[in-house]
Parts: sequence; structure tokens; C-alpha cells
Amino acid sequence: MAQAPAGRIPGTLPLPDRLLAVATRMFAEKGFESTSVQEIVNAAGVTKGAMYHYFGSKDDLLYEIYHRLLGLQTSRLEQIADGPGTAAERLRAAAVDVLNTSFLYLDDFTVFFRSTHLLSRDRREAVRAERRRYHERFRALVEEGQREGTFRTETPADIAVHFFFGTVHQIGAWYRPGGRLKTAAISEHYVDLFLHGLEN
Amino acid sequence: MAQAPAGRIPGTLPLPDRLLAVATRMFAEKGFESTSVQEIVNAAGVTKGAMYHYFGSKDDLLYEIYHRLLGLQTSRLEQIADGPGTAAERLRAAAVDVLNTSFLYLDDFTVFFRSTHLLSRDRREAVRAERRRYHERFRALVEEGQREGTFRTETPADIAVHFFFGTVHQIGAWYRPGGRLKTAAISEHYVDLFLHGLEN
Amino acid sequence: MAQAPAGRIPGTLPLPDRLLAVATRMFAEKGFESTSVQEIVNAAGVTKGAMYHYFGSKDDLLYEIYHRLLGLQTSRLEQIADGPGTAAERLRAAAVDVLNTSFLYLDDFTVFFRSTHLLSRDRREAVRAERRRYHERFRALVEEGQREGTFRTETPADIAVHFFFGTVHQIGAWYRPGGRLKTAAISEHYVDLFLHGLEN
Amino acid sequence: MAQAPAGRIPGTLPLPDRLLAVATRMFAEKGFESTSVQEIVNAAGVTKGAMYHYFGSKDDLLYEIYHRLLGLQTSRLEQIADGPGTAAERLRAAAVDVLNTSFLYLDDFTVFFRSTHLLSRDRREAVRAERRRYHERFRALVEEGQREGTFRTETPADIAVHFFFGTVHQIGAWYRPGGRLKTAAISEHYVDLFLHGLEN
DNA sequence: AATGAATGAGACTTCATTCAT
DNA sequence: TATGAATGAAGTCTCATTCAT
Repeated sequence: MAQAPAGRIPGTLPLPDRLLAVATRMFAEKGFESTSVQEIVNAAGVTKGAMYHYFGSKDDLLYEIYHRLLGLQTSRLEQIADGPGTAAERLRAAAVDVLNTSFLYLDDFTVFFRSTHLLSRDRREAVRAERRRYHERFRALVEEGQREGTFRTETPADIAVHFFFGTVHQIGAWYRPGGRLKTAAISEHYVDLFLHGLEN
Repeated sequence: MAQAPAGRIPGTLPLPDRLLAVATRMFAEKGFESTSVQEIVNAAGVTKGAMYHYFGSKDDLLYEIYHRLLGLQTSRLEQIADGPGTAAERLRAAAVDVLNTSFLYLDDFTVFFRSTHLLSRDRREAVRAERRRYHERFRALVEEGQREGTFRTETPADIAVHFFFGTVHQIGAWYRPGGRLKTAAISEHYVDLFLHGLEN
Repeated sequence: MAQAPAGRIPGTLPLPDRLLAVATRMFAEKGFESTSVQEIVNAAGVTKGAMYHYFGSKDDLLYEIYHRLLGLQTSRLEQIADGPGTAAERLRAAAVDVLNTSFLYLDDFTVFFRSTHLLSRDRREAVRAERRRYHERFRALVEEGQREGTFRTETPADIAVHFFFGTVHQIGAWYRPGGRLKTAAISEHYVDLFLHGLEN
Repeated sequence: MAQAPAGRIPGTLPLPDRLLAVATRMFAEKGFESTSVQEIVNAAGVTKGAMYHYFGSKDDLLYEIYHRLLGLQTSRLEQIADGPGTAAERLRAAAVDVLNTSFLYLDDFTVFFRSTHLLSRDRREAVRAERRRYHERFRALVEEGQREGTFRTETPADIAVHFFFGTVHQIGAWYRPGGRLKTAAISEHYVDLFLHGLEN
């Protein structure tokens, strides 16, 4: 994530990053297929040739957004999951973190969960594989907590993970800045609901 | 939902329904914008003229999918919510029902939550208003349960509803038929997690 | 060859044929790659959409030109080669015929022998296979004449065929209508040179 | 012809020659218009700036290939045609030589006879004028032989020259290295056919 | 002598939609 | 009720060329 995660896109960013930032914003607003390459480069203040100098195709832009986001997510999760504390503590920290990150990079997430199906077969597989790794690290935390006796064992761990990520990924579908609740508060409520549902 | 909810699309369906069924399947598979009208009519075994005889535009197909789905959902919810039983009982029944319906009409839901942003402004508003009504009826159940003392009051009811629907709407993103768990089992686990998270 | 073989292209031709006729003319004049689809449809008085209604791609136009020409050539050759007369007589008749046809469909031939390499791999193979059949039928005539004792046997028959077709295919590279010699005269001279070179 | 006439292109060639050699190979393989400047410079291991340092345009590459080839051909022909021997002897020598040269510089010839029409008007004229001079020197040999009484006079000399060069120029269209016959043998057969056809 | 980012024009193609039949 | 030829606008992408370094 080289570009600023939200708000104005500084004109000083290197062109590839500026293009990605602009594209992310527009894809989130209007959808990938309703955003033309022309609109993106206009917004970035360059020509199409410049974009195709850095990105092989419009799909590449989408993939690169995914790739950066997945890299960010994965590294944050691993840092937390491999850190100190009980499984429950680490799971809570990870869950809060993924929610906060989701709010911070709301456009990126919105694009991600709305447009994966538009990627080419190969890339879709690549993204899915990265996602799976992420999912599994998270699931391991749940299973750890189940072995510790903190979490109920009736619910299969991977169902619980689907359950939680499912709702995290939908945040962009309803959350609008400026609402009654701050994002941090929403994160807390979500994590409470999730962990409460999981605990004995 | 005039068309068969899943599997083979009978050639005996009235043409408008057959077109909707085919379109739903294809939009779910490849996305709305990557599916051409030509492909839809080919798959339905008719020509474009026939489609434009029944639907004013490609957007109309999408809208009609939404419309039918929302009608179905709303009527089911109202029947359950206005029925007998404690708030908690009715909430559980409604939650199970929406999950089962989601599995049954998986394609329709997938299209719905992936393509709303592609509708025209007007129709998007219309859909959103219908959704809101649905959401609010569900929230009323949660609030009822909170007043009853069954559910925790720390979590705002509408956050809880977003939480639950969020994950329901993502089911199409990960669920694939033929997995280890039956859909009914998944529904139960999801509802358990949700209600457990909500209860005192 | 549905279109008129030379001169003005009647506006009454069915659109696919008119497009082919126009394309043939322009490819011969400026080359396949220097002729844009836009120029073709302008010259045919229609829009690009109309062209893509009948031809899947610009390459298809090229292939169709080839295909029709090969069909024409092959059927003419077979009629002559399988007819009555000595091998030498039939070879002469076939040689005169292919030359006359070459002059008549000069544009088609010009395009053919200049642009085969621009076809996709598959289509190039298809064309080559059709050509080979044609070549072999012609070679059989030469061999027949060698067995009859009319033609010298020092020269391998397939070399003789390459020799003759080679020069036939180059006619478009130098012949311009309105020169000193009529096309029929040129044909006779060419056939004389060829048969004289072949005979004992 | 500064570059090696066939096979591997030595990396030790001066850059302009290496670029020409690479371009010739690629133009012969894929056609002038289907070969991008980027591909040429990649294959030559340099960047576009380097190419544009030596050649003003992509067209210049093509012209330079023509120019070198024509220079080579012309000087060889003149040396032979102005040498000792009867007209028939010199014509045979010249014919054998042009065939051998064609095999040696097969790529160059292939490009030449496939892409002349892609040159700018001016350059096309220049090339054509050079070709004409070449053609005429050859024709003079034929006429000399006709006056000597060796060659038949029924066939106009310039038709005979078109006839011969036509087939020479098509060699690249069918000959593939590694065939049954060596190139020298093919040359002999071709010259035999030609001279036999011409002689009384 | 050489780089490589950037341009700008134009290429091929797709597609929702219309309309005469 | 249905066809399918034709439109027109827009889309993605390519590429020869330039220019500051």
C-alpha cells in the first residue's frame, strides 16, 4: 500500500502508485467495469500510454490492488498471531486489527470483495491461494482457543472464520463515514459479538 | 421467484422466467458486465428481439432479479416475525430461514450483493429502500429481545443486524456445493454463533 | 468468388460479399495491415458493427478471401486435370487456365501471396493444406507427362511445379493493366516458356 | 550486407548491423507490421533510444534492408554480365548466381518481396527504379542471346525476365532448409528449366 | 552513445439497442 | 410474438516516436 490509504491522493506520489490510488477510489465508487481506463488516467492527469507503460492491462491494476492489500493483511496478522498472549487475546487483537484495517482501506476492501470474479482465471487462483493462507492462520488461532477451553467446540473453526470474515468483508457495503458510531466503536462491537458467540 | 431456484433451468418455463433464470446463473458466474445480452439469449435459445420484447433493457433483468428476491425475502420475514413465540424464538427462526433461502437462491444473492452498484441511481435507491425496510423489521426483533432481557443491550441492535446480514450476504463468496457440511448444518452454526453472541 | 472479380464493386451485392470485394481491393492496394477496418467499412458504406455482424475479425476477411480463391482454383484444376487429352494437353490447359484466372482475380492473388504470413497459425495451416492438395494434383499431371515420355525426367516434378507456380504468383508484383501485351498473350508466353522448358 | 547472411546473429556485430540483422529475421518471420520496434530492440539486447540513434524510423530499417540487398545483387550481376563468354553462358552464370544469392539471403529476399508496398511512396519509387535497372541489365543478356540465335525470339525478352525473376522471388514462399534437395541442386534445376524454355 | 518514461493517435473489437419485417 | 441486420458509441490496448537526462 504505497498510496495514502484514504482521502486526497497526493500528486507527488510516483505515477504507478498514483494510478493505483486513483483506480482504487474509482473502482470502489463506480465498479471496475464501469470505470474506463480513460477516466482513470484523466483523474491521474496522465495519458493512457503512461498507464500501459506501468501496467500491462486494466486487470493488472485490479490485481495489484488485491496483491498489496493481501500483503498488508497477511503481515499484520502474522505479527499478531505469532506474538505473546493467550489464543483468545491474540484472536481478539487480530480481529480488531483486521476491522480497523478494513475501515482504513475501505475502498480497497470494497473493490476486493466485489470484483474478484472479474479477474482472469489464473489470477483468481493466485488471489484465492493467498486468501486461503490468511484464512488458515486465523483458523489456527480459533482452534488453539478451542483446545485451551476458552472457545466452544461445537462450531467448526473454519465455519467460525467464514462467519467472521464474511461480515468484515461486507462492511464496505453499508458503512458510510460520518455516521453515529466511530469506526473504532463498530470494530469493538463486532469483535464482542464474534468472541461472545465463540466463547463458552 | 418464478424460475426454479437452482440447478437445471427447465425449457418449459415461460420465456421471461427462463430469461431471468439464465441471466441470474450467468451474472453469478461471470458478473453482470461480463455477460452480454447475446450470451444470455443464446443460452436461453432465443434471439435478442425476444428478450427486448419482455425486458426494456439489460438493467431491467438485473432489477427484476433484485425485485423478486426482495419480495420473497420480505414476505418470508414478515410471516415469521409476526408469528407466535418469544422474540428470541422468532429471531432464530427468521435467521435460519434467511440462511436457508440464501443457500437455495445462491445465485440470486450472489448477483445481488455484487452488482447493486451497477444499477442506475433511481433503481439503486429503490432497492436500498426495500432493503432498509427489511433490515428494520429484523432489527425490531433484536430490540424486542433486548427489552425482553434475552439479548445483551451493550450492542446496538442495528450493528447486530449489520453484523448478521453481512456474513449471510457473503455466503456466496465462499460456499461451494458438495463440501463437508450440508447447508442446513452451516445455517445452524451461523445462527448459533449469532444468537450466542447476542445473548446474555 | 461471389463478388465481381474486377473493376467496380456493385452496390447491389449482399453486404458480406461487398465487404469482401472492397477489402480485397484495398488489401491489394495498400496491404492488409495498412488498411483499417474503418477504411473498409467506409468504402462499403456501412458501419463497423455491420462488418462484425458478418465477420468475426479482420483476419476472417483475409481468410475468407483465401478460402474462396482456393475453392475456385481447385475446382477449375480438377475439372481440367480429370478431363480428356494427353497429359501434356491437360497440363497446358491447366496452366493457361490458372494464368487467366490469376489475371482475372489479380487483387485476390496479390493479397494471397503477400499476406499469408499474417494469418493465425491455425488458419495458415489450413490454407497451406489446401494449397498442398492443389499443388499435388498439378504435380501428378507433370509426372504423368514424364511417364508418357513427353517431359524430361531430369527435373523433379515438384520442382517444376514450384517453378511454374512461383512465377504465376508473382504476376501481381509486376503486371499493370494497360500495358503493351494483353493478359492472354502473357499467359501464352508463360505457358510456352514453361512447357518448352519441360519438354524433351 | 554487413550482417551475417544467415543463421545466428553474432553479438559482436556493430549495433546498426546487428539491428538490421535482427530486424530482417523478424520481418521475414512475422511480417514488417506485426513486428514492433520494441521486439526488435529486445531481440538485439538494446533499448529503443539506441535504435533511434542509428535509424530515423522503423521504415528506415526496411529501406536499408532493401538498399543493401539491391546493391549486392546489382554489383554481382554487372560483374558477371560484363565478363567474358557467350550471352548464353553469361546468362546461365547470372541466373545461377541470383538463385544462390537468393538462398543465401533468404530472409532479406522474403522481406523484400512481401513488404515493398509498405514503403513510403518516395522510397518505393527509388527501390523500383533500382530494380528496373537490374531487370534491364538482365534483359539485355536475353536479347543478346536472341540476336546470337541461341534463344527463341517468339518470347519477348522482358516477359522472359519477368518469368524467371518471378519464380526466383517466390523461393522464400516454399523453400525450407533441410529438405530433400540442396539449394545448389534446386538452383540448377531452375536454371535448366529457364534456359531450356528459352532455347531453340 | 544510450536510457526509458511519456505521448498521442489510431487500431481492433464489443455491445446494448433499434427497427423493418 | 419474434427475427436478425445494422448502428453508434465506447472500450481496451498498441505502438512509433520524442525528449529530458
